[in-house]
Amino acid sequence: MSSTPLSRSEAKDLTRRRLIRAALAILDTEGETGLTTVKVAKAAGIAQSSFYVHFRDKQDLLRVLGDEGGDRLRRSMREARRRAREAPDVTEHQRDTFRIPLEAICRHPELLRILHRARHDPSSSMHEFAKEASLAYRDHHAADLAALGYTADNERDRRRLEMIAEGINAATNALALGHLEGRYPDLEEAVDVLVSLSKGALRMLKSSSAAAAAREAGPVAGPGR
Amino acid sequence: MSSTPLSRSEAKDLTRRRLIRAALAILDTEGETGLTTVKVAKAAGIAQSSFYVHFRDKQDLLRVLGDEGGDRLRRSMREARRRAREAPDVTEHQRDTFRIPLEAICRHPELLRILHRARHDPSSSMHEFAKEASLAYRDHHAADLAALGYTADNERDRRRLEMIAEGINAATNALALGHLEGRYPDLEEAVDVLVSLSKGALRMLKSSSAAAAAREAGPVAGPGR
DNA sequence: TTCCTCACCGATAGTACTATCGGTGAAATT
DNA sequence: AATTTCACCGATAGTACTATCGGTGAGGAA
Repeated sequence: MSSTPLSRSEAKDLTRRRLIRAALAILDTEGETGLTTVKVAKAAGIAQSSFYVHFRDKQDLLRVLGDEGGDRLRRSMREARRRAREAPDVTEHQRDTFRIPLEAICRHPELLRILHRARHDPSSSMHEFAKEASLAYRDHHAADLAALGYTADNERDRRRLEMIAEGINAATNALALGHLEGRYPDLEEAVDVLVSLSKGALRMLKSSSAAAAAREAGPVAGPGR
Repeated sequence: MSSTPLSRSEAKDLTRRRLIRAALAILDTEGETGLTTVKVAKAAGIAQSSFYVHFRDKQDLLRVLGDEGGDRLRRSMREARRRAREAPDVTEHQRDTFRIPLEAICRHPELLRILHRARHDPSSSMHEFAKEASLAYRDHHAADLAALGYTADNERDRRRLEMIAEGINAATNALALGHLEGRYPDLEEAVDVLVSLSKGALRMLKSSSAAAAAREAGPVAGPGR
């Protein structure tokens, strides 16, 4: 039945994967407090002491988890850009800009939850990493917004664009979690809300650097869906 | 110098206060993982075993902390409503609606951080409490927004109003923390951003229940500051 | 003054977790 | 076939924390 022609290194890598997967699950359900080598090893089906074959110590595991999360995040951001570019028109492109992150969160909510917690927990081993990731994502989104036609060409507007991006990110996360908790069953409604939030904010930018924005005509002032 | 005519119960209450204050500080700087009876007692200047004179166990302390936080939150919400009502005009009223929570967060950022962490940590003793507080705050803000003239009279609009309120809350928290971390030095700019976000969102509501909104004339369509 | 109360103390039993160590057998190498 | 490598194991030393217990002395009631 089960063909098991696994080389030694393949088997080791498999166990390592199992450990990482188990760690993520425990981190999600029980938090960093509940993450112990005992539980991780047991969930991965090996002895507690064998944990140290794969990781120098617990800290090392957290570091690896952070790296993996970072990779996944970066890949997800690139993917989102790529897909949004394929949208048939500006309105749909704009909706994609918000829909894609929402869907990404819903696909792997545990990553967001873990990162989110670490972001606000100075004692977390992943605290610094989570802060950087959060900033990177803000800048990514700021670039997206800028790509929608709202270039900020002075310091003040640039900072406002960053604030808008950070605010919209926070709202995106909140709505995605609300969706997962069953409060907002329809994800498209969340997209509606995010689009409308950003429209208001970008209108402010537009009016403050009216000349530049006017040249872009009406990509945002277009009709709602 | 120091008059010390403290009755026994007064002294006990003082120690209890010191314990709670110490616990909050530790929770903020080291997270729930770092909160131990040893540290709390030491920081409050008593023996570890004396901790149990004031609290049944560690869980009990967390519960009390949650209750205190809830009280403070409710008081803060009432206070915010009261102050916002005193605003000279509609525009300033609107700005107050966003400025007051921002200032409240900046005054006691540790409370938000603690609540925020617990909100996303299922293992936290304050998880359920934090969820309820977050919902209560969303509804409070939704009521504020409704008071600005955007009554939602059908199920769909009501849900959208809730989503907007939750999104704006999230953005408010994010911007307040960004301010505290030094990224956004000017709190008024944060108010600008929040006002503009909400303007966009409420415009959506307005257009979807145009008849009701039209009656309210233009409290939101007014000029920016 | 006498007696009681109780907030606080030090010591400690019990528990949970981390990390190390020597041993084992199967895979890989020779 | 002989030898080496190494992923995994059980046992355990060491550490940190929780919660209990009996004792003590100053506040407060009689």
